[in-house]
Amino acid sequence: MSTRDERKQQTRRSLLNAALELSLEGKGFSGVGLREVARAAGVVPTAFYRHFRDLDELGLALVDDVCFQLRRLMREARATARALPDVAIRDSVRGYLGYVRTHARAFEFLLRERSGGSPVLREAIAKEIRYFVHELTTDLRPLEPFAKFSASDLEMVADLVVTTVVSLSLEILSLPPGHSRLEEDAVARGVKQLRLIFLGTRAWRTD
Amino acid sequence: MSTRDERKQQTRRSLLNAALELSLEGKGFSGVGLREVARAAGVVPTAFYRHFRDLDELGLALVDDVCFQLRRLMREARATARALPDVAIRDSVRGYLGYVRTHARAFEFLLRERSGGSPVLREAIAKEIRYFVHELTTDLRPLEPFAKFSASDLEMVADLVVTTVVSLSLEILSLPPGHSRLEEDAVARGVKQLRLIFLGTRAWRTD
DNA sequence: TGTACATCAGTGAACGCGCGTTCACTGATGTAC
DNA sequence: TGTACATCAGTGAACGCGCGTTCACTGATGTAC
Repeated sequence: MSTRDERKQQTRRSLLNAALELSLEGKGFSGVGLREVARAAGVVPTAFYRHFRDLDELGLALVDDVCFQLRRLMREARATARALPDVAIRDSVRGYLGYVRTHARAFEFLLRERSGGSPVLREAIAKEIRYFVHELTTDLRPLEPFAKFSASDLEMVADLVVTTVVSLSLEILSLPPGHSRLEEDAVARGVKQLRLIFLGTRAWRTD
Repeated sequence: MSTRDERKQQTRRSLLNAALELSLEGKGFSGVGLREVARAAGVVPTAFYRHFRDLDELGLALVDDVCFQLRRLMREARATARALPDVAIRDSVRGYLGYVRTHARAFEFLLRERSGGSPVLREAIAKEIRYFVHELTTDLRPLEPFAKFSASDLEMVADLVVTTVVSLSLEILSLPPGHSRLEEDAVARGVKQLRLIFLGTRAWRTD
């Protein structure tokens, strides 16, 4: 790649980062302005148009970026799960939440914009979550109690698990960092909830 | 109440309704402007200040209003539940969702602003949800499998139930009205999820 | 390798617009006598 | 009951500000010969 292209990509990244940062510290993504983003990226407002048609286009790029990272995490997590199939729920949850903490800004963005102001972003994020539910479906299928589950019952379980994990993630991210006691409590509760769900699946009679 | 006071209350209501409407059709509550609200309420911008110091104060009043209605629903629901303790999960969920549909705008507002732009509203709504979880705790306590539950395990269950119901409500509200097939599917899934949870509680061994 | 021209990321001035807030006001309603 | 004054919800003009977008531009990098 030529020098000029490299620099262009750097500016693009600055714009994306600035928009992410501003949408988290302020009123959400729909509250950030084009001039504001350009200013934070160290560039004149009109330079914005060399990269994105408007803020919605930048927002979609941001969702793509963040979800791309997230999908990679999921793939890795599944690989280790295949290698060590007996990892307990608690360890999986802790591993996942570690990732959430180290990519806190990305997750916070996704979870807040999920029901945020821009319908375009909302739909894009809803689609990603549906994708994760589907992935989880194929992960759960080979496990013990799910062989006898109908497809829709399996999806019902996957949806419940994702909802529970999303809710836990939101709570973890809303806690001020350093309050490890509160965080421990929330994690313990989430782990219990997942255990309860799996207890339920063992007693489930699919119709 | 005097004529003047009555008229003032009418204008106040117009401002609240206008803000609710605009925040739903646009970019969320933090995307609505003072002039916009005044215009939609049929009043000059400066008249706004006769009722609220700023938009945050109006937002809090809106949350209070909506939650007040919601609490009344809960109280009624509990009364009928005490009268007919054997109402099945399916009927409870249908009853609840009927209420959600008839108060769609209020619920949509609460659920969207729950992770919306204004930290003040977010905190107020989080507090309300915590209150509902607590109420549910005392409702569940006398039921069969929960006598042996520790306080924290019971709260864990109540939290899971509320999370599941909130998630179902969000999905129902995001469906275009009239798509009763999609809605039936979502309701059926939610009912199954709650059944699964209660199956889990019967197998639960509290520590 | 050196030169002449093309590309194009980023610049800076300018525009019209809606915003939140201030201020002095109006005139219907309320109150005291 | 009638009059004189007080209250105060809503008015309308004015302000300074940051916004998104347009336009012609600059000058470093890329390309063709």
